[in-house]
This record gives sequence, structure tokens and C-alpha cells, in this order.
Amino acid sequence: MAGKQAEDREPTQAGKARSDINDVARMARVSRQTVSNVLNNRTGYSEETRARVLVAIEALDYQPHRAARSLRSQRTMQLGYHMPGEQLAADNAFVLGFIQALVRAAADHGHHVLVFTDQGDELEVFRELVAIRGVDGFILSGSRGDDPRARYLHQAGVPFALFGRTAPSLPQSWVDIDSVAGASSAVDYLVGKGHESFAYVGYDAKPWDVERLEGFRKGLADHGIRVGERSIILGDTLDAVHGDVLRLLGRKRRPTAIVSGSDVLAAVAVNAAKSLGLRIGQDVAVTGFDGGFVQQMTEPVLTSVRIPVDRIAAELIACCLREIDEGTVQSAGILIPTEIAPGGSA
Amino acid sequence: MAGKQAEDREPTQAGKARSDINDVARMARVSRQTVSNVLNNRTGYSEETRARVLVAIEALDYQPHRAARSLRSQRTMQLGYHMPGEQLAADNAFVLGFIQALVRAAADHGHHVLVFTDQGDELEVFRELVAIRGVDGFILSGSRGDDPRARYLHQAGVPFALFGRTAPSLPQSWVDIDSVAGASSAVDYLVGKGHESFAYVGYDAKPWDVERLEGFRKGLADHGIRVGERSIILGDTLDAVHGDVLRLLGRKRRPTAIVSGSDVLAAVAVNAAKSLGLRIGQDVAVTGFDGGFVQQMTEPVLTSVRIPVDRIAAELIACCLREIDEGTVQSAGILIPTEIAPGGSA
DNA sequence: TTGAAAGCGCTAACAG
DNA sequence: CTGTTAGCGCTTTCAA
Repeated sequence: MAGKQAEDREPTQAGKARSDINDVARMARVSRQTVSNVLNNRTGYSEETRARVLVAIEALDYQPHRAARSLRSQRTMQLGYHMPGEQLAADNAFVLGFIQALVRAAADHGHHVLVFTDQGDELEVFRELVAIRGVDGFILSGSRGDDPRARYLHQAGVPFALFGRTAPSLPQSWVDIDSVAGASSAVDYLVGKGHESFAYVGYDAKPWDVERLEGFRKGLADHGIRVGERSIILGDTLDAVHGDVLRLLGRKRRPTAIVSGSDVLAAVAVNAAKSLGLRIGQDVAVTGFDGGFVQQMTEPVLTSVRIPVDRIAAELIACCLREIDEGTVQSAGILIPTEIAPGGSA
Repeated sequence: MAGKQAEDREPTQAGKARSDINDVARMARVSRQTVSNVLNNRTGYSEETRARVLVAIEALDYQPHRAARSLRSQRTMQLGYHMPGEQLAADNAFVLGFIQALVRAAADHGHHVLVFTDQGDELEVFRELVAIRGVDGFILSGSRGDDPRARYLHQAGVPFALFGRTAPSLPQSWVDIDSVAGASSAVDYLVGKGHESFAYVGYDAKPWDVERLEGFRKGLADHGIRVGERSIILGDTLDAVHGDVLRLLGRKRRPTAIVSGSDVLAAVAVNAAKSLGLRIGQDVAVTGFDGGFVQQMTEPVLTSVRIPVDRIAAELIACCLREIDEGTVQSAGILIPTEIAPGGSA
């Protein structure tokens, strides 16, 4: 029941193999290139011919064979997404939504997404995919200061687009969020709610972590609010942060608002505050920075700086396709604004 | 710098286009057919010939062109994974790890994974992918009682493997976890720790939710422990569950162990307990059911029934490839055992 | 505006 | 064991 394709060739039969471009041409009484031209909306046919072809395509439920098309046109209509290979932690939560957004955005442009990971040598998988010409370009995320992947792709002359920025010396199309503005907008939001005494909780690892803290500082400065270094908690482990927040909130003059550079850490802060008997959103306000769906996991739901994944994905795909189609490396990047997603926590 | 491929044809040049099978054949002084045979480890060449070919391949850094190969062999070496299109919630957390595992497992067999989603009509994307012959088979997850995707693929004669089971009437290769045994093992674990008074927290939506509760009941029965219906909390929203757990733990004779059918709900239970001043792991034990990395997000880390994603992915890929290669629909399924991942919460 | 010829890079089928 | 001949299904090039 699985291998019945070789039974009969008659295009009108029930168990027929899929119809090909010749069937369409025959039915529309044109040559197959005309069909091809119509398919790729090239010029060179009358409106009437086009109509006939379209009817035939419809009638035969024809869809061009992807491999054949790729072989001839040197276009796979596939984009590769390199998913982080590291141990998945809560902070990768956003990757899931990101992949979904990417897949959708690519589909909007008739492309598919090949997701791959490395095990060990990071560049190996890229080399292979480039060698077999399995994709037309790549989408990268989680870029560090100097990204070897971007470096490799650039020297190999393969189009790619970056979520985040790498060394400016490298020609690249990037899309990024304005982390500084994002964190700063959280401060604005809280000030608008009447808060005057702030603390910050965040990671200290990646470039964007640094930017978020910077944005926090900038936000406060804009409002002429001062903050002591003791009110800035930077931690690697949830445990450590939990303890630090407990200490922070145990002080006689505790802050009324905690800005966090991570939803996960914000959740930790929320839990710590709750265990001290504080009411979230009333006794103390907490904001996160959107890493995905973690936002929904606290009670009350986190007020968070939302990373607009859909918008980012759309821009990335657009950039990458532009590079593929036009061969231009547009070395400028796009900064996507964040927005506050209000929950009950602030 | 991006479109320089048409400059020169000399295979020995620096900026040369990639070498093809003819280059290899010429260099190894055999016909290209022999190269192809070696590549696909078919028989029909001497050991010495093979060596020469291999050397040439190495020297020229040759890799066969995927599209050309696919066109001829009718094999894309790609598998499609249909990622849930619904709004992503915390309970989809496991999908991320699952995708990673899938991609790895596929790579182990020389295959790539195409991830796609639907927007609106679920089957539409399947039809398209089948029509253009973009993949050799599909991996599905999150199967419901009667899965239209499985039904369609079956009638279209396209190989697929299922994480979870659908209507038994449909020939299918499936891989699933033993939810009943999993939940029941959590009870065993807790009984082993001396607990005698239990409660359950879970969802009530999907088939596996029901199975987990069933497993809980079975586990208790095995040890001759009785549980009142009031100690079983089934909820849809985190808020509701939070409230219910507070009430549960506020009773004069509160349970000492809470088994949960979800890591997210277990986290909610942990937080509720903490806000009552109870010490997790001491005053009250909580176990989850692994939805991914949520386990790491509580303090202390959750003791949870781990879903072995890697194992599952490996089996799924193996099943799917078997169907593709052998054309056999093996209607039997594989039940993967879960294991307890001990944390500090129980 | 349309059609005929050529070939993308590979493997299947069969001949030597 | 090896090489030759076809042709997968499509698009490109060029001639009508």
C-alpha cells in the first residue's frame, strides 16, 4: 500500500503519478516553457494563453517538482536556521516562538525552513549544507561579539541574516531589538505608576544582558532617579538570585519596583517576594524582559518588555531574501522597538 | 562579492565553482558511474578503484549536489516536522527540546528536518509539501484521538511516524511514553520516601492528562493507599490551580506529597506552598511531569518524571526511515519508559 | 508572443 | 568489475 506508484502511468487513472509540466502543456495546448513562464510570472504570453494554462494547472492539480526546479534554477527555496546547540535552558524559551515566527515568515515568501544543530564543530554543519547546496541562505540568532558562523558564511559568499549583531567589520544584514530602549521603557512605565525606588535583576553574560542593565540606568537617569549599586543584582544561577532578592526585599527601605532583564529571573523575583508575604503588583512591582512564554507562568502574569518575534522574523527573512535575490549585502541593520506587555505584576 | 560564481570555469582556479562528479571521475580515472557507486556504497568496483575515488573526492572536497541527487533518486533526504500551530504556551516547552532531538536524530541518518506550521487549514501545508515532493516523510507530534494529518498522509501513501497514538484503525508507526507507568512511578518514588498522604494536580484536557491521573491512581492502589476526590485538582488555568492548591494545603490534615501531571502546574503548586510558608521537599513534596526545561525554574529544582526526548526522537526517525526505505507500515508501536529525574522538591 | 533544443548534476539500467 | 546511454522534471537560451 505504500509503494504503489509504479502501477500505471495513465494520467487520468485513479492511482496515477502526479502530473508534470508536460501534462499541463498538453492540456493547455502550449509548449512547456510557456507553462514554466506562467508559473514564474515571466512575460511572453498572451493573457488568454495564461488563462488556459492556469485552468490546466488547476484541473491537473499540478505543482512543480521541487528538486527538478532547484536543479535547474539553482534555488532551493529553503533557508537554514541554526538552532542553538547548547543545553536548552529556560532562557532559550524564546527560540521556540522564534522558530515558529521564522517558519511563518518564510512561508509568506514561498520558502521553507531547514532547522539544524551542530554537535561539536559548529561550522561543520554549515559547510555541509553549503556544499550540497541544501539551502539558499541562513538565519542566525544568538550572535556573539565575533560570530565565526557569520565570518564563515561571509567568506563563502553565502547570504545570511542575523538576529543580533556581530563584529561591525563584517558586512552583514542584521535585525536586533533595542535592548537599551526596552529596559528604559520599563522604567518609564513604572515611574508612570508612581514608583520612585528601583532595583534591577539580571544576567551578566551576553551582550544584551549588559545593554538591558544600561537601559535600566538610562531610564532612571532620564527621570533623575538615583539607584545604589546594592540594588543591582546580577547572577548566573536562579538560586543565587533568589537569595539576593530575598535580601534585597528584606532591607528596611526596600525598593517598590524591580526591573528585570529576563522573564525567568523576574519569575524568581516574584516568587521570592511572595515568600516574604509581599503582594505582587501592590507591595512590589516586577517587570520582566520577554524570553517567550515564561511570562504566563507567574501569578499574577508578568508585565514584561515584549520582544516582537513576528516582526523580527519577518525582517530577517526579508533581509535574507534580498541578499539572495539581489546579491547585495546591505550592511545596515534594523532596530526593532520593543513594547510593554502589561500583566498584573506591575 | 556575492555573485561571482560565473567568472571562471577552470576547476583548478581559486574562485572556482564547486567540483562535480565529473571532476572526481576524471581525477580518479574512472567513469562517473563508478564514483556514484562508491558514493552510494553500491557494489561493483575493486577495492583499489574505491580508494582512488575516495582520494579524489577528498582532494576536490566533493559533495554531491542535493537537488540533482534528489531529482534522480526521488529521495530528498529531508523529513518534515509539523510544529504545533496553536498559541505557544508553557506546556509546549517540550517541543523545543523535541525539535532539537529530532534534528540530531535525523542528522545521524544523513537527513535534514524541515520544520513547518500551518496557518488555518492544517492539511494545506501537508498537501503542498507532498505535491512538490519536498520531503520523504513526516514526523507528527501532539496527536489527538483521531488525527486528520495521519489520516491524510495514510491515504496519500506518504510515510510518517507519530509521537503519540491516533485511532488504532489507522496503520501507523507510533512512539509514545507510558504515561500511566510514569505517573505511577512518581507515586512509588514518594512512597519510598515515606509519604502516605497524597494529592494530585493536573490538566484535564488531553488524552495523556487523563492517563497521568490514571497512573497516579494506579500507583496509590499498588500501595494500598486511598485518596479522596477532594485531593485531586484538575484545572485549566494557572490561577485556578493556584487557588485550589492553597485551599488544599490549608486543610487541617494536608497531604505531604503532591504529584503533578505537568511541570508547569507543579511549579504553581510549589509557589503556592511556599507562599504558605511551607518548605518544599521537607514539609511538602512535589513532583512534576517533564514538559522540558520548566523543571529548572523552581527553587528547589523539581523532581520530575522525565520524558526521554532523545530516545523518542531516535525511534521516530528510525520508524519513519524504515517506512520510507522498506515501504512497510509496521502497525506496532513503541512504548518508551520514563524515568524519575530527582530534584530537590521531593 | 511562442516553441525547440540544451542541459542543470546525478543515478538507474543495461551493455561490455 | 567497469563504462555507456538515458533521462529524472524543470528552466534557460536562443531561434522562429
